[in-house]
Parts: sequence; C-alpha cells; structure tokens
Amino acid sequence: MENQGQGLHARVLESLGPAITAGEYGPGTVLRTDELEERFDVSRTVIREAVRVLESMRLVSSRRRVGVTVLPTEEWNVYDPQVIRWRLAGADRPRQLRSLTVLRSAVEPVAAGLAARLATPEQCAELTEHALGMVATSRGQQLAGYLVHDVAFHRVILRASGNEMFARLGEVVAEVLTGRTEHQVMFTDPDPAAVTLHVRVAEAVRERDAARAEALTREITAGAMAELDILAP
Amino acid sequence: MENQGQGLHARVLESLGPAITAGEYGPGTVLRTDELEERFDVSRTVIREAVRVLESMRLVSSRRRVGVTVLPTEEWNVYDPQVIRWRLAGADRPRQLRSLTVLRSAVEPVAAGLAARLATPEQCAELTEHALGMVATSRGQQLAGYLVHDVAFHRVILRASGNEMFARLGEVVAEVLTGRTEHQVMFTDPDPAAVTLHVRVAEAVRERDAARAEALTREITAGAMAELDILAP
DNA sequence: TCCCTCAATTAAGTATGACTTTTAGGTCAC
DNA sequence: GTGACCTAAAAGTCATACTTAATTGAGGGA
Repeated sequence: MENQGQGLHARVLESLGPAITAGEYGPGTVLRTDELEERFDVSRTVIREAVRVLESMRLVSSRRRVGVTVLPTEEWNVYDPQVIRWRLAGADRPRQLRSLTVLRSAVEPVAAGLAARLATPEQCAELTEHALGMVATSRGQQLAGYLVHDVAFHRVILRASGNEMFARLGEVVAEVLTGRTEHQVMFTDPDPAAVTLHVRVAEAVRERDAARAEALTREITAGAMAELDILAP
Repeated sequence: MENQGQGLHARVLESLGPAITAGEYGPGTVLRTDELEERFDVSRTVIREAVRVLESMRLVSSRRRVGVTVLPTEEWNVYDPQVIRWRLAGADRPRQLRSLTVLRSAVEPVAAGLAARLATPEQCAELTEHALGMVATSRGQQLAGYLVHDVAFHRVILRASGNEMFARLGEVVAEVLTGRTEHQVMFTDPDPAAVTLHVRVAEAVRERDAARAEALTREITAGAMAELDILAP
C-alpha cells in the first residue's frame, strides 16, 4: 500500500504535497527554488524534480522570474491518487470523504448494473465469497476482517463493470471505506441491513439482474451517505 | 491552442506521453535515460524531469540498475487530464470515448439532481441561457456555436452540483462533446429531442425539481450512449 | 548438483557550478 | 501619462563528477 517512498525527491514531495493540499500555503504563495533547496538541504536537481511533479498535479505553477506559485484548489488534479491520499490525511478529511462518497453514490450503482451483465463466473464467485465473508465478520468486533471483505467486494464490482474509469475508482473506494472504519465507529458492529444488501447484490449480479443490482447498490451508497449526514435525494 | 509547450521537458513529455499511451512501447519496455538524452538531444536534467512526471502519472516506473520501465495500462492514472488528452488524440480514441461516456452517464444525472437543490440563481440563469443558445444554434450548420453552449451547459450543471469531484469532470465532458462533434456527424444538425431535453433540465433545476432534473439528464446521457452503440440499461 | 555469498558492474540518483532565457518591474525619454 | 527600453531576478539548461542501489554471475562450500 505504501507508495514508492525512495529517493530524495519523494521525500520533498511527501513534505510539500501534504502541506500544499492542507492549505498551509494559500493560493498565490510563491516558493523560490533556492529557498526550498536550503530548507530541505538537497540540490536543485531534487527540488526541480519535485516541483515538476507538483506542477503536473496542478498544485503549483513554475514561472521564470516569478517562482513556484501555489495554485488555487480549483486547479488541482483532485483525481490524482497521491493528491487524494494527501488530502485524506490532512485537515479537510471530512469534506474530502463527503465528496468521494457522493462520487461513489453516482458511480457504484451504475457499475453494479454493468457488472450484472458482464461479470465473469469467477467474479460472481468472488462477489459471493466476499459477501459471505462480510456476514461472517459482521459480529463480534471483527471490523478489520469485515473491512477487507467490504473493500474487496466493491473492488470486484467496479472491475467487473468492464469500464476502465470505474475500475480505477477501486482505490478511492478503498480509501473511503478504510477512512470510515478508522475514524467513525470502530466499536460498533456494521449495520446488519448493509450486510444483507451486499449479499443481495451478489445474488442479483449472479442472476444477471442488472436493474436489481443497481437498485440495491443505490441503497448501499445511500446508507453510506446517510452515515455522513449527506442530504439524500 | 497548443498547451504549455514552454520548456524542453514539456517537449519531451509531449513526445513520450502520447507514444506510451498509444501503446507504442508495450508494458515492460525499458527506456534508458542516456538513450533518451541522445534521442531528444537534451541534457540529463531535462529527461529526468520528464520521467518524473511520467512516473507520477504511473505511465512508467524508474528503477536503479534497470531503467525506465513502461507500466501496464491498469497502472496508469487514467483520470489525469493530460493522460486523457493523449489517449483521446491516439489510436484507441473510440474506446476512450466510450469509457468516458459511460462515466458521464453515471455522474451527470446525479450532478443534475444536486444542482437542482444547490444551484444559485446565477447558475440557473446560465443554464437557461445556454439551453436557449443550443436551441438557437440547433439548425443550419451552426455546430461550432452549438458545441460551445452544450459544453457550457454541462459544465454549469457539474459545477452547480457543489461537488468538487463532479466539477472537475467538466474538462472531461468538454473533451467528449468536442470529440463527438469533430469526429462523428459534423454535417447533420443535432437531434432536436436532445435539445429539448436540455431546455427541460434547465427548467427542472430552476424549479428545484431534483428528481426530474436527474431523470431528464439520464435521458440525455442515454442518448449519448446510444450514439456510440453502448448497450443501455 | 545445488545453493549461498559476495564482488563487479550497470544505470539511476544526487551534487555542483557555469551559463542561458525569460520577464516583471523600474526608468527614462517623450 | 504613455510608451520604449533597460536591468536584474529567478527559473531553465547543460556538462561533469560522484554516489547508491540492485542485478548478475562467478566462485566456493555443502
């Protein structure tokens, strides 16, 4: 799970990235290369490489005679996994979790509908396996095990949808689910209703009932939104 | 029109990025830094910066004693706007357009529902304005003008949803709509039914009717999918 | 024969200094 | 006040020397 943390430039990145996404430097703040050089005690090469990466994430913009300018939030590549991780680790984690949960609520039902049409027998089996795994771990403080199955379940749905863009949201969903478990309850067992819904989604997919898979998944995501007090349609 | 072409590293990037995303180098292909140096006739510094960016897009992975390895598609940051642009410019543009259109079909209806609850009066006015603009340009070979209003309309919806992740998909939708106009018809006027739907979505949002806005938008995206022969639920 | 260890080698990573290019911002003439 | 024209500041580029990690394969022991 830990990303490639080797290399000095990665160290600089792991310091600047979270700081910028946390809003420690407001938009328009200018960082000079030699200032950063001194601060991190590394060479220009290293700073420049880090800045290039931040620039490709649209967190900063580097201009001659000006310096490295922090860009406003609207410019950021908010789908960059690294940016998502930094923001989830920072102060506006709650807001971030809401944004991502709303995204989930839009994508996952459609993905489930597609999965019902396209899932391979193996994927159907995996779904059932993880749904049952969720049932098995849904009582008695087995939240860690439950989380594993929950994440795996949603990952399979997204992958089975056959859509590349959906599949790549698996990471995001994993982060959201992990974040929820870590931050929120941790002491209470999962909602039995949610567990049942997962089992029924697995069923619907296995039976190629796209409409039902979609509707049931919509219930799951509605539940996730309710947990975060997001106004539901 | 050409994007940020300033800087040698950008030039290298604009050559390597499209080539990799087009599959010219299969996954596992190894590029050596000094080879690239010679090929582009630039210094080590420049190549390294370009490679760092490609690495942050997860198109390649750079390892000591091995080289710069091209990663398989599943690793790519497919939400990176630059990656999206490169892929849309390349050979698998049709597949890419399909993926993105399916994503739209998941996101936009939900965004429209949220917009109906959250849009400011100004945004409502913009919606109406662009919907009427679409009507005005829907006949007599005014496709360019039509496209402008169409893109703007969807952008407003996504922005008015109040969700950052949705808002950032405005770029993607713009690319898809532009791509469709450029590639597909170009000679036939837009479908009048689609035009009407946009007008009605604007109405629904203005009247704060979330369910109707969502349903109507679903019709719009269903139409977009039908155009690409994507199996619809 | 097999496996382990270890050193050689290779290619990326880092540091540094000299130089180029862009451009914001001030200056001066008009 | 407006425009043209410097100046200097900061990023961009290059060449080179050096460091570090990891693959590879050769040698030695079981």
